[in-house]
Amino acid sequence: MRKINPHDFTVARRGTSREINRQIALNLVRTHQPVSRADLARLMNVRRGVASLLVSELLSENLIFEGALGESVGRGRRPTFLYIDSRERCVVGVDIRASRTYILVTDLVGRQLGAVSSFQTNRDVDVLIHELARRIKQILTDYNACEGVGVSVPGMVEPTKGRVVHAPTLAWHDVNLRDPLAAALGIPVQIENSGKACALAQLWATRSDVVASGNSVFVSVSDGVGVGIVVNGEVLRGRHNTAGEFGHVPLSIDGPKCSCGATGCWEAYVSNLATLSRYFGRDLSDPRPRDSEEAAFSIEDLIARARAGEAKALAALNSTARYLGLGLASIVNALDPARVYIGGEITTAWSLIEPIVRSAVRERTLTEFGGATEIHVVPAEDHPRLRGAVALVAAPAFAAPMVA
Amino acid sequence: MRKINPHDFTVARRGTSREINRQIALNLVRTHQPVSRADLARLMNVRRGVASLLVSELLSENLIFEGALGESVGRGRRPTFLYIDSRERCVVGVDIRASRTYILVTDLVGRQLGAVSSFQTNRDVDVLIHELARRIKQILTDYNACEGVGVSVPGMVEPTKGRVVHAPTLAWHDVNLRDPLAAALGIPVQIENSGKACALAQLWATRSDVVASGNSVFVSVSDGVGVGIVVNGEVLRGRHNTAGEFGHVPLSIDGPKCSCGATGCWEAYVSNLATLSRYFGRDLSDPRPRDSEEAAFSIEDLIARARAGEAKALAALNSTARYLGLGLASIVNALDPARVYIGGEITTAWSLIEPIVRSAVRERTLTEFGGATEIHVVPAEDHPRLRGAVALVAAPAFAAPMVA
DNA sequence: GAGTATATGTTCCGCGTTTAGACAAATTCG
DNA sequence: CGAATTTGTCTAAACGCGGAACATATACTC
Repeated sequence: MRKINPHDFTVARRGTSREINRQIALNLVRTHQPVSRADLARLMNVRRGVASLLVSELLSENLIFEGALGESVGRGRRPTFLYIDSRERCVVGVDIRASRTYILVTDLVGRQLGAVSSFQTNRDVDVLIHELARRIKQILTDYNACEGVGVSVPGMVEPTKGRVVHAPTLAWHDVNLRDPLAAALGIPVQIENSGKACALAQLWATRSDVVASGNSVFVSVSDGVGVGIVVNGEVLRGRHNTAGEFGHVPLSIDGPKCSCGATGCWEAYVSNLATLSRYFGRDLSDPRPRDSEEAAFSIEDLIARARAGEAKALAALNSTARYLGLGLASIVNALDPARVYIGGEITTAWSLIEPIVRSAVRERTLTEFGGATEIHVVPAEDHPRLRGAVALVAAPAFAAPMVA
Repeated sequence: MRKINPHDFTVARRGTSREINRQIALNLVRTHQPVSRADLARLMNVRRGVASLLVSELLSENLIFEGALGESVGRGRRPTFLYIDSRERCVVGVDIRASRTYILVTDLVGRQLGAVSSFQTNRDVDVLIHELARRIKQILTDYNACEGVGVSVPGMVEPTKGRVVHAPTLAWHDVNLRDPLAAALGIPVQIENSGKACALAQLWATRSDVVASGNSVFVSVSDGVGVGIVVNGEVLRGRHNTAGEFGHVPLSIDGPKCSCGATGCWEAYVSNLATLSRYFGRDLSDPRPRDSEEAAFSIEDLIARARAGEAKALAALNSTARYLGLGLASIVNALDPARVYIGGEITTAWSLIEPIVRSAVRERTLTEFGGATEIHVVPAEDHPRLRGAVALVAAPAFAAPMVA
């Protein structure tokens, strides 16, 4: 039961029905390909004539193409199979992180085309944009038309204005990232916060359609904790584009100091830095410089030691697992999502920590159902941030039209 | 950018455009009445002919009616004003609470018709349904056709099945409340969780249209803490109808024991019971029976003493205010709503506690914008739960059609 | 191999809805 | 009283779904 906003609505025009059905047909081709006109008509519960017209419109726009004839099951004319036309067109995804920046090229449905490349992130925006443009141009010489570039940024972003409002790890404040990059490339650019990009990636992943019905949440655990929320098949933005900051919901308001200035944030318990601090027996906010050994020691090293059976590493990891679960319980209680995705380096230790996470979730969730909420691990190889960045460009063509 | 769920979509039919525009027109009449056909055409940016047809359809369904002619501003024919037809039809709202049950009759747009009546809640469901039916029948003798009864229940509800899954304060488990009541009354009945009902009430309140655009959150502080979340003009349900349980998101996982079994829940810091416990210097979970004086002492009494300047009462209240703000900060960080509504007895002390709440919110919110999130107090006289219960019945006629 | 049954894809017409414009009715101003 | 203006209705055109007929293609049967 959705309320119509009487100050911002969309009237149905003569072509609105067609627009809606066209998008539905396009999405059905995407998820059910190979699929025939007759299949579409059955799926949509319309006559074949209507499906035929929708298809011919999509064909004329080169969004889909006719492939080989399918094998007829019984007798009768063989169907002509339809496919999303992802030939000849590509999308570039960029993931800017504090240390390195990653680039990936995919087709229109997000299928990986080349290898992921990366380079060291220069925190000077102008330099970074210049280098990014150079590398993307270089890569695109191997491909035909590029539909656009999507960029995932670790910080607060205003996608409509193309600005990075605040990215602490990069020391960026109110920077226009989109327009200079678009100008340098001559291709449209979209930018988005990395947590929301991850959520987008799962939402638009070709396989998972569970997510489009219920809500889902993506929790990304790395140096910080980023969260993206999907409600009704849409990423939750919030009034100021900051929705999803569950990382700074407290576990204990008297807990360890967090980078945000407050104390006891979830992030201060479960981020990689928090886990490492716990391992070294120091406070997260300890200002003393780490010695070179400590500084070079990464969360991957810690996980390796834990896997090798080192008690101290295992203990640090188990604590993180428990806190991770307690925080996930908050998300489950607050949003009751159909599914929670988890990404970040911690996922490589999932087999070690899963039982602890699960029992911690159950410990603080209100209902049995909540405690049993699906938790899906998204491995680093899936590159959720890059996939999400790609979705920024690739998804709008498949999105539902605005109506009512 | 909303994803179309390829396994659950709504195809546009021949009448879909009309359906959409009809609902838009109806909503415009609701919010802009008195309004003419020509006004509607201008507001909707369609021809007067279309507006005329939409209006005649709404007229034939008795959803709107033609009132007197309006005064023409300049020269030209005088417009015939249109109004929502709320004559002759009423809606009943019921608010079941642990101690008392309240009943309110309104017209179709939620305008109060009679006085609020109430009686003591009997926890035996059958007895309660019987008494409720008797009283509603009695009240309805004064009114014409009743469109339906909406019921707000303090607990977990499955609205589609009409069942109360779990209501701890009433000791109800998996009780069908809707069907027996509907059978006894011969009128359709809708039930909903009280937190979500409060959110609904604000969403559908005739005045506020801010809410329909951004997200909003209703926080109801009484014996427990209930939260209702509105996203995209729709109340967030979640996978198992339990979305919005921010009351059990922790402030400190080692904090006081909460009724839910966990420790340190926000509710255990800010509920009326928590405030009273703090005042009496006991633990919330203290099993010792209170003496009669303590048992009779309510939160209203405490607030009265605080207003009178009693230091102990003021201290208890101030602590609650601070914790209230800290928890609100979590909601702001998690959802970044355009507005937060607060209801419950605590609102009568708002002038005392507002500065403390506000500064606590700012203390833990990530951005300046977040810290400045609008907080609206909803006084008890507005009966948000009853209004929400009414909206359960009255709102569907105005809701946006399902599409795409 | 011819005929029949069946499935696919196209075409045509009916009908509902928006779009555009004309027209009558009502009202004010000169 | 006549011109200008606004409201509300009406008609024809354009567009899209709904339904059915038709051509095409394939497999099975006799």
